[in-house]
Amino acid sequence: MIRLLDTLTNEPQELPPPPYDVKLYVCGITPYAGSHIGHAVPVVVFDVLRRYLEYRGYTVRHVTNFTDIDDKLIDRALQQGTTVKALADQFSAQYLASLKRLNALEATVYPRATEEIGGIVMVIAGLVEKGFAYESGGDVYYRVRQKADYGKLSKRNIDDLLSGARIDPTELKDDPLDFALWKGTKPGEPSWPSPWGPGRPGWHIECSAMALGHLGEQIDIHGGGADLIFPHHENEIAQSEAFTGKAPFARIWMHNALLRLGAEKMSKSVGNIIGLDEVLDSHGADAVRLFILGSQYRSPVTYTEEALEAAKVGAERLREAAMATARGTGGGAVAPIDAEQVRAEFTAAMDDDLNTSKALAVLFELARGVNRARDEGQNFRPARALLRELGGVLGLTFAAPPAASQEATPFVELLVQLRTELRAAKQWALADRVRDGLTELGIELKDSPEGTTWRRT
RNA sequence: GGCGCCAUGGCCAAGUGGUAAGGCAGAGCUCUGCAAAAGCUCCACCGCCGGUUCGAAUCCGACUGGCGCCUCCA
Repeated sequence: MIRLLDTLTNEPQELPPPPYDVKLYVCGITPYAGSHIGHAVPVVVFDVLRRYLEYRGYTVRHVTNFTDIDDKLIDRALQQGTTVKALADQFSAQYLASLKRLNALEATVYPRATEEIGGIVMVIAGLVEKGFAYESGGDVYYRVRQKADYGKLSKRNIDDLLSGARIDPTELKDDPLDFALWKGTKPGEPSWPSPWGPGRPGWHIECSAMALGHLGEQIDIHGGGADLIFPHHENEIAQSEAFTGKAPFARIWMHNALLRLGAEKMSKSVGNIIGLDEVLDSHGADAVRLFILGSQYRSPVTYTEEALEAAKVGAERLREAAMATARGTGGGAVAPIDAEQVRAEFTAAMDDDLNTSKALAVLFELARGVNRARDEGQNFRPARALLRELGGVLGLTFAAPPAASQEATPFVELLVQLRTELRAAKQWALADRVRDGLTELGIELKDSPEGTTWRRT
């Protein structure tokens, strides 16, 4: 039984047994800038969740949104002399391309706020009608004090929030804590018609409307980064449950810890970001996944070059085993690896709130089993197949790490060929000079009965 | 100030009552013409103090150190 820790109740929750169609909503991004390595965390975590659910027999309806209209986009577009749409399209496409490189499964739907205005307006209108929201000067605000349970997700008390000095009281709001569902248009901003005049949606409402529209009034899992717990998800619960009159809005709330860089979290506002594509270029998808999955998703991971490098070497180790080929015939007895036992260990780890760290330990031990079986001339293919199967659940590609440059390839191959001939002639000293020279240039050679292979290090 | 989290070997990281998974790095050995890869072996008593218990990294309390949210943020 899969148990996932729910942020709201702070207790493990379970899903109905399969066959069951899991309704999963994962908060996406506001596409106003390029992605950094921190964005890869929820992507990988929820991709693994999805792959694991499917592995266990569930079907998953997965929705991830793009909030393609908001203050940052408007500011950035103005600043760059472009349109909000052009900017949002550019970074949305870039984000999706990065997801693909990360080997993340595509969501069932990627709704965009600007294409869901009708649904958003409908939800806002419903909230106004029920007295949970009010129009004021062309804006519409959600009345936070209307429902007593506001703050339940983030464990906040309304009056404690009030004492926080950083809340900016707006004269248009009845209460300083009320938040905007709809913002009346200002000159030069994109706007859409509404019963309250032209304007655009506020930040939180689009997710409620999209979850409602694409998944229904009550969903199974709602996920995102821990930084979204307040105010975003708190407000989403409030709106959604007020609108539908049904609770819980989500059966399970899952939040991944934020990636840190040195002492601080990695964040655009702090400015300490490392581009996602750059890391993918230099280390490859499996290394990024191993880096992220090396710790449980609720524990914060700290980005360091050393940790990424360690993950890269580890990925290479798994790849070597997953791609292992026989030495000699490899036709001996089947390796004594109990596939059911290994699967059981892997599954037990994953069932326990996605303990990917422990699941990876199972994979590494399995990799050792594959290698040992091969070294001993046993039939290691079933074990190798199992490694590929379980690695696939974690979204590993087992692909060769990226090569920095292809230009040198013909020259390297010429040298490798030359060395092969020298070795055939037992010209060891000369052969070694070639290999040592290549090693210094970052080319590692590997001799085997089938010939010499090489790779960049 | 409010809410919450964390502290395990050189680095990363599992483990929440019965005596420390795994990865990276390091040492030795095997294999290899030499290497690489791989295999084998070795490498921790769990921030500090006190308490509960037959027994604690694991429960309780205090302390120290670090972090997150409360404001846009994955």
